[in-house]
Amino acid sequence: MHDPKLFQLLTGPAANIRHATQLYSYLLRPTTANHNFADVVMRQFSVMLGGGPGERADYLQRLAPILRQQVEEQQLADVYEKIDLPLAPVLAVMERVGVRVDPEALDRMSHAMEKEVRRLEKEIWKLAGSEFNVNSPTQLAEILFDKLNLQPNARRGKAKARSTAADVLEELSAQHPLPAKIIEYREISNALPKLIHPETGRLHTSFSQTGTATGRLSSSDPNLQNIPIRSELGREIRAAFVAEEGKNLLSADYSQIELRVMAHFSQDPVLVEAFRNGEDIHARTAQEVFGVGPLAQNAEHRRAAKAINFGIIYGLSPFGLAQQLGIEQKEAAQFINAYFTRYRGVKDYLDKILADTRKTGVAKTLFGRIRPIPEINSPQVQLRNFAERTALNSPLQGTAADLIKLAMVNIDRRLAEETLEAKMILQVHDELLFEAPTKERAKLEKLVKEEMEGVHKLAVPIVVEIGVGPNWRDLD
DNA sequence: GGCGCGAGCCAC
DNA sequence: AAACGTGGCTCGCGCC
Ligand SMILES: Nc1nc2c(ncn2[C@H]2C[C@H](O)[C@@H](COP(=O)(O)OP(=O)(O)OP(=O)(O)O)O2)c(=O)[nH]1
Ligand SMILES: [Mn+2]
Ligand SMILES: [Mn+2]
Repeated sequence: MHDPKLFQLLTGPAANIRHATQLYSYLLRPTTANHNFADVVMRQFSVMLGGGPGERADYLQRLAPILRQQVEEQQLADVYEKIDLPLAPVLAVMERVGVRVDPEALDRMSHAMEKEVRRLEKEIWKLAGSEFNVNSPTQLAEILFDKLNLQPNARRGKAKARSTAADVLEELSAQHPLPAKIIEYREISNALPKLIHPETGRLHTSFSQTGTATGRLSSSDPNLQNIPIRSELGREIRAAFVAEEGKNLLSADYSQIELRVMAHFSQDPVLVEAFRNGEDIHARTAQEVFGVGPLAQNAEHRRAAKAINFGIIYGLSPFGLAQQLGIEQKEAAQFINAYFTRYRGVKDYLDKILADTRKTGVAKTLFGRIRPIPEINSPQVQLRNFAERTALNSPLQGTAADLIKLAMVNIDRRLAEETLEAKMILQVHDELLFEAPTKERAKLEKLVKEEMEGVHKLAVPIVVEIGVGPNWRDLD
């Protein structure tokens, strides 16, 4: 067959699948956008598929052994057999089960927020001195930079000279009250729930298993991997994702996952020791950058520190860090220096990754998943720089993806074996969301923690944080 | 009505 | 000169 998830959705469980050519194709070329049967056939045989079922079957017969051999040659058979293929039916079931939403709550919010957006729009028009489409960056730029003659900081590149992005508006708000209103307008209009709720009261996403270059999943129609969590307003939307009566939502999220993978790969003694001692690197960075101790830190501090930690290990420049923190480039450069002085092994590892990837042209995860990065040897500076940062990120992001996929397969099996009613309903890159009868809480918590933390032994402990509650916002 | 693109912004 | 990575969605805009 070609697409095992689709097969499961249409036909139900199938035992003994050998060839899933869609997954073969993806494992061989994860950076290719399309893995439709017709596209794969086109790439392999340079023919347009006519559409007849006989022709399809015929090409499938020819295609499968060819791709299979390539998969074996590239040592991808293990990832295929142990991770991606068994995951497909698990994803199909998750899609079919869906997640319950509270339609009234969403409607209430929609109405209230639309009203507020209308009010802000009028205010904005008044401050601007004319009516215009606030949603149009082009029109907004004319108002800000031509009509009101506001001056953006000169240090921006010329390509984005007339950007109206939030951080620019923030700077401009010193000169005029309008930019702040725009920010507020966008905050609300962005949070406006656009989720359509069906009669069943459950929302069904579609997980793509072949949609990312690193091995992560993606979610669409609707995307349930980017439900707001940062702003108070956005969190209202998250609260509309609820458990059925008599049930709980249980969320299990890996702690500092890619940093732990980094510790494993790099063997950096400071990082390894930190994790063995149960330390929180995100909190530590928050402490250093914002000068707030762990107890005084809020979610925003830690979130910002997260972006700094991952930014630095994935090639963030002094320019970028200065931008993120609103500090001088010199100070940012010193911070990055100090960072790699402390985690010297991380720096060495990153250098080695670059050298390796230049040699092989391929990034590889712990489990052998590959991502070709030929641009790393490009003579074009910009292309090469991008490729280098990609090479730094892919093995870590990809390994984290492999770990949770494997855990999902194992959890799915155990839920069946131990006949729990609990259902796995969402995956958000390093988080799994379950819906389960309140009675199953303790059992499920133990099972999930065991399987996620024990999925594979690393040089540092893998830790999972679990939250349980009536909706996706209020968990403890 | 739909496609493709860039800007902007949500999440991990 | 460029200047963390991985995604998807909405919108405006130009176009067919
Ligand atoms: N490059 C990059 N990767 C990120 C960023 N945010 C999240 N990630 C990746 C790395 C994280 O380990 C992984 C999971 O995200 P989480 O929000 O769960 O953060 P993390 O697990 O590191 O910390 P946690 O202990 O769960 O709060 O996704 C980012 O801003 N840049
Ligand atoms: Mn996490
Ligand atoms: Mn997470």
